[in-house]
Amino acid sequence: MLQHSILETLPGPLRREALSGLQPLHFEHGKILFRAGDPCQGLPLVLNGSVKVQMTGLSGHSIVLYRMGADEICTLSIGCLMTGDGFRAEAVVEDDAEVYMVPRGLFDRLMDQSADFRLGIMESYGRRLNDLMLLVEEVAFRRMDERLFQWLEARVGQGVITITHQELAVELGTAREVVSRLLKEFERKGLLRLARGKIEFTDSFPR
Amino acid sequence: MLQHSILETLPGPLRREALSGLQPLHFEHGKILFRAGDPCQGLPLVLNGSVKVQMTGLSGHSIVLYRMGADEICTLSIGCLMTGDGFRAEAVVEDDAEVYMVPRGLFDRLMDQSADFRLGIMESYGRRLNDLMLLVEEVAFRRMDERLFQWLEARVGQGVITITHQELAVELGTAREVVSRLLKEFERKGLLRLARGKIEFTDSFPR
DNA sequence: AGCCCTGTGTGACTTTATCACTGAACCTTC
DNA sequence: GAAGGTTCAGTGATAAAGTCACACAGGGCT
Repeated sequence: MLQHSILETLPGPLRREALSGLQPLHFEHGKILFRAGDPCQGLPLVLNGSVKVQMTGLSGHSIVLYRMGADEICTLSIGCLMTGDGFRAEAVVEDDAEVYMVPRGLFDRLMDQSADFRLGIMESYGRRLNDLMLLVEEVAFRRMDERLFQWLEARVGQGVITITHQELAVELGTAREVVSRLLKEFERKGLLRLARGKIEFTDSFPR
Repeated sequence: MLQHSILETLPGPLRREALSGLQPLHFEHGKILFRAGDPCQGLPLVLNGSVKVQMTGLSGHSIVLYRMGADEICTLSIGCLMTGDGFRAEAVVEDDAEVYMVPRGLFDRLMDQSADFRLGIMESYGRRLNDLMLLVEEVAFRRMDERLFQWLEARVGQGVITITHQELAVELGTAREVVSRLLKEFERKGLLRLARGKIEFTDSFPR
């Protein structure tokens, strides 16, 4: 059954009320949950799949800020929900996802009625803030070759990755050419094999 | 009288209860409110003055993440307060500040009892998240000379700024040498005059 | 004066970003 | 399956930013 742990903690009657007002929305790969400037429809609770949140700067460059997986909350939406301001970022579905959209009224009621719900929201906020702080540090001070290597390392289990250099540049917040050159370097060292839109790890890639 | 707008919204009895449990703490310039790794004592409500929050990366470099002024809330503390994890960042007082420290119990009670308090907390969280998102964009994509120029521009009213190049480098998340060279460049263009620990704007600095 | 500490200036070099362009891989459409 | 268009990838040249190493200046102290 579709569930989200922040709803599990609700006392029976409140949970029934919440669930009766929610139906899971299905989003396919590539679908945009929201764009920069969009007003906020409600608080998304991600049930499964994967959604990445990225923003585009004045310069026209984009960078991935963080991703949300199963059982996570799109905390970024709360601010917009409260103030009515539009989003600064956009959310793109990576792996097909199912999402509950908690409307403002229900959100307020849950915040009012359940200490556990509040705790869940606060924890989620804390994690997000932490993610962003670490990202700032990484972008400001870490070398690009290390960051790219780590990104690859985290996905070495998949054997072959399907991604373009441009998309990878957005992941890291750099330019496509930089990614191309670094990947070529890794290929020369025998760590991976490159093909159009694909990266294949060799056996000599450390794991 | 010392006050913070998030407490103003509380209904009379709750406000009296809150204020009776709080006394303003005075922090002087240079005092550290908390360090990386410290456990969280409570939620700081900044009544006046100015506090900067900065973090130090693995590389040993530091960067200022954001600042808090009068009537702001150190939202970063909430995550630590909830999870019991230590801070990732440190908070340094710039202008002498007075601060209420809201302990965990009182915070929980206010969250439980007041929708306005919750709203204030959520808005503060939203602002912080926005600040950090903009910072990521800035660090990732903006040129250092522009960023330094903007930083100076925001302080042109002061006439003379007392700051070392090293401190300015931490503001922008770059290296001291980069700041030195860029400032020298500005000086050559006649925008400012440099002295040990000081930057003086000339009349040709645009304002 | 002599010494020390902190802050600044700068050359040499590496890494990253930007610009401009080439060619390869894939997708249509006929 | 050849022709033409589109998306991806590779690469040289150059500029910006970060790193390393070191010289020297300003100001405080003995």
